[in-house]
Amino acid sequence: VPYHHGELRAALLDAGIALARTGGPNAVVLRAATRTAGVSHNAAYRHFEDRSALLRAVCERCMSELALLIERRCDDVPVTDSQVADAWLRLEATGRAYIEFALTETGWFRTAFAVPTGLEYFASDEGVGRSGLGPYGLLSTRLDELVTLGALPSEQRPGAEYAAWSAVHGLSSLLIDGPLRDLSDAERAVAIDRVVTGVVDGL
Amino acid sequence: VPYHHGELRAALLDAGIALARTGGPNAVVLRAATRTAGVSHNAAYRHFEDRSALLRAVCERCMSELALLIERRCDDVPVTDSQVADAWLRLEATGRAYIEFALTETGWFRTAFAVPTGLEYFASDEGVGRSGLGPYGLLSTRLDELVTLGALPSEQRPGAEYAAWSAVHGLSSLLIDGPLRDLSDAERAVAIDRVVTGVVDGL
DNA sequence: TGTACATCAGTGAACGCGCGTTCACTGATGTAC
DNA sequence: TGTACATCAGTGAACGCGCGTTCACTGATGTAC
Repeated sequence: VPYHHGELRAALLDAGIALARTGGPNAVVLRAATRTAGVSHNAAYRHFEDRSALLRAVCERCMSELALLIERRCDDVPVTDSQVADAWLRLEATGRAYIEFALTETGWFRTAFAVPTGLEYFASDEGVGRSGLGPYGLLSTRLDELVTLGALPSEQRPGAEYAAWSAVHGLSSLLIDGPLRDLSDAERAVAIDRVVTGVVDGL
Repeated sequence: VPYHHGELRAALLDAGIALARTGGPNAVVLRAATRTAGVSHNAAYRHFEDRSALLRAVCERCMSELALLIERRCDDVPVTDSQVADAWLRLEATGRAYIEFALTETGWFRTAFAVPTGLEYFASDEGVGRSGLGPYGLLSTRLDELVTLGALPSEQRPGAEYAAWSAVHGLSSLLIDGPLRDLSDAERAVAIDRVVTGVVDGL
């Protein structure tokens, strides 16, 4: 065991991400991260100013994971000869991926939204996926695409992100933390379908 | 100062509600509640089994406050000779009241959703307003109304609560805790309009 | 090639926080006879 | 009308928790000469 760890910052970050995955933002505990890194607890202060600095870094990675899943699910949408239909399907896939992430990576989802940050942060974070876009940027891309194809009237475009984002984010919250947490699988599927189609019909 | 307080349970509840109003669920601290009630800290255990029991009671009241605001805003919608138009306006008022509550009574809003409870709880809680319905019950009432009037096709009815509720809940979350917290007043108004009209168009 | 020294990255002990909760207790109240 | 006693509602001291953070420190590394 060498005295100098060498990759301690990365190790602490990974530990923090693992903690967040299981227990959400509150589980990102400085001392726990140093424990799993096999290092004394205040060695962390060489690499992060604060516990909150560690949490912020973890939060960024959680947001990146969300963006990655969205990208992957959009890529899975098969390309047909109808560009318009494809664009709608990609929008739908974006929303479904968002909800899927909340349901399957609940800890990460909660952590991603635990840190006070403005909108610019969600629009893009460098190095995420191929596009370098965050979840918000990916959604905007989908909507722009629809406008470009003439599928979405441009007077409908302003604020369209708000409507789409609110719907999937709200459903996610209600399903994981809120009053809808006890829904059966079937009921949950109905709810998801209803919300996603509601978004599309609302545009 | 009498030895027996007499109304201690009510006093602790009121104190808890005041704490929640300012600081959300985490601010509902047993010792703080007893302090403002002017009583030793463990006197609370005569009236609540736990801190969580107190929090649960506070949560119920927060939910009632939300229901009350919704009812009030619906009552404010003027009655015209078009029953259908009125019903749509009441639905819209319901959604706007929900968001208004989140923005103006943020602490209460957060507290209302802080305690794990199932759906049945939101549907009705006895003694709230005239109708005795919770927020979810009020929303259902509005949607049933539209179906009865023939304004909403009954095949659209199942799961319609999910779509409407998710949208306003999601926007509320994003505005108070999330990435939309820094929106200007004008942008916020646009977002609210867009979400509310999106819900209506989606039905 | 050596040596002196600044610098960086880790260690270990300690503090304070504020709370929730428990224990053994005392003061007030109501009721049976 | 008094008295004995159960019961209820409060008190006060104490514990443990686990953490974030700070302090003074030591071991390793790199660089100037």
